[in-house]
Amino acid sequence: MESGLISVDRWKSGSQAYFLTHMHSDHTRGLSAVWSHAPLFCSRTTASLFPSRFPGFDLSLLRVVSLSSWQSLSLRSPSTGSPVLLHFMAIDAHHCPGSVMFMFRGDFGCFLYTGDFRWECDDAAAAEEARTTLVAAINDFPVDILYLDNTYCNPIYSFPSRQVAAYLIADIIISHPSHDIVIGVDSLGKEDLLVHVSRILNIKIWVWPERLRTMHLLGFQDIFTTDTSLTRVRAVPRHSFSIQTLEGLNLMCPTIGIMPSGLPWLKRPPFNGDGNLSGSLLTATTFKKKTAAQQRELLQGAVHHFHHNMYSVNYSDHSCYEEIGDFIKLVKPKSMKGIVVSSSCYVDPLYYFGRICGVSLPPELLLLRPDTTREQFRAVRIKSYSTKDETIVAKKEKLRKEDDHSSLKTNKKKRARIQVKCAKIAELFEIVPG
DNA sequence: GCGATCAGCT
DNA sequence: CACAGCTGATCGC
Repeated sequence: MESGLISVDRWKSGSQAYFLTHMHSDHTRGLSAVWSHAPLFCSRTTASLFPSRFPGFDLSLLRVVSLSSWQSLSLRSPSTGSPVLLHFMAIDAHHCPGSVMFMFRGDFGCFLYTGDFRWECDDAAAAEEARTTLVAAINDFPVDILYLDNTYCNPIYSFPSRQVAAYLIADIIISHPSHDIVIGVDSLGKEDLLVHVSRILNIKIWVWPERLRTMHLLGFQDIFTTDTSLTRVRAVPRHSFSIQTLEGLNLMCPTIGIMPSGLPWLKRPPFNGDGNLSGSLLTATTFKKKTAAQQRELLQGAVHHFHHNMYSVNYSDHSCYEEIGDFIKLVKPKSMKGIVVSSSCYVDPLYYFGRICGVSLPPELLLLRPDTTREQFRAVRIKSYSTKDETIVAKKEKLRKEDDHSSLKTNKKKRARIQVKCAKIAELFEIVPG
C-alpha cells in the first residue's frame, strides 16, 4: 500500500486515517491530548479509555469500529490524486480489553495487521467469533501480507493458557490462607486473571483508585474495591513492588507477592517442588487435555518460587510459538512480516513459518532488524550451524576483541550476548529451518 | 516551563 | 533474559 494513506499504531502526521489496535503506551507513543491529524479508528472499549488517558483529547476524531464487520473509507492517493477505496474490519485480538487486529482490503491487496494478540482465549464464544470471522474473510479474499505479533515467535517460548495460569495463581493464594496477597499488574490488562481469582476465592480484589476507574469503564462494577478492609488480595502497580517492598510489607503483615508474567522462560532453575501448592484447582479443560508428562512440564515451567514470599507465574497476553503457528496455518498468508522489532530475540516469522507461505529464509538471512549491528549479525550467523562459519565467527570475535575499546554501548553487547544464547538454545532444540 | 525522548529499572 | 510502563535526566522550543 502506498504511504500517506493510513497508519496503524503510528501517530506522525501524513496519513489520512489512523488505526489504534489497543491502549498500551508502547502503541500510543506520539499520541497526545493535542493530537489531531485525522480520524482515529479503534474499538469501542479503546475509545472509552481516551478521556482518562488523554484528558482534553478531541473525541470527535474518534471513529468506533465494531468487531467482525466490514466498513469502508474513501481516501485519496497522495501521488496520483485518484480515489482509493479502503475496506477494513476489526477482529478481537484477545490481548487486553479493547484490543483488535485490523484487516485491510482494497485494489492494493489484503493485509492483516494483528497488533499484539493472543490467539488462545478462555472465552469460548469470543474465540469462536474471532475464528469464524477470520476464516470467512480469508475464504473471500486471501491475505497478501500478514503483519504479525512475533514477540514469542521462537520454539523456546512455550507457556500455558491464561486460564491455567489463573488456576495456578489461585492455588498459590489458597495455599497461603492467612497471608495478604499482592499481584503486580499494569494500567490495562490481566483483568480476566483478577476476575478468575475473585470468582474462585469468592472475594473482592483491591485496586488503586485510578485502576478502579478503569475497571468501571471496562464494565467491571462489583468485583473490585479500593477498600483494603474488604479483602486480603490486592492488585498493585507492577512497578511499585519488588522484593524490597514485599519485605517491607512483611514487617507489618505476612504477605505473598505474585508476578503474573514469568521471569526466565528460557533457562530456569528446576521447580523446587513447593509442597505448599496443592495443584487441586487445575481442572481447566485446556490443561486436562495434556498428558501427565505435559502437565508436569507446564507446571515446572510456569511457577517460579524465586523468593520465600514471591512467586512468578507465566501469564502472557501474547501468543506462544505454538499459537502463532496455528494462527499462520489458519490465515495462510502469501507473505508475512514481524511487527515486533525491539525484542532482543527478534526472529523473522518467515524463519520458522515461511514454508506455510511458500517462502523461507536461509539461516544466513535471519537478520534481526534493518539497523542490525555487526555484533548482532555475527551472533545470528551462529545459527547456520556450519563449522566453517563457527571458525569465522571465532576469528572475527578475536579480531573484534583486539580493536574493541568498549566503543559499543553496554546494552548492545548485552543484546548480542542474548542473541548468542538464543542461537545456542535453538541448536539444542535441533531446530532446522526451511 | 513544558512536552517529547531516552536511559534505566523492574 | 520478556513485556509494559514508570521515573528521572536531557533536549529542544
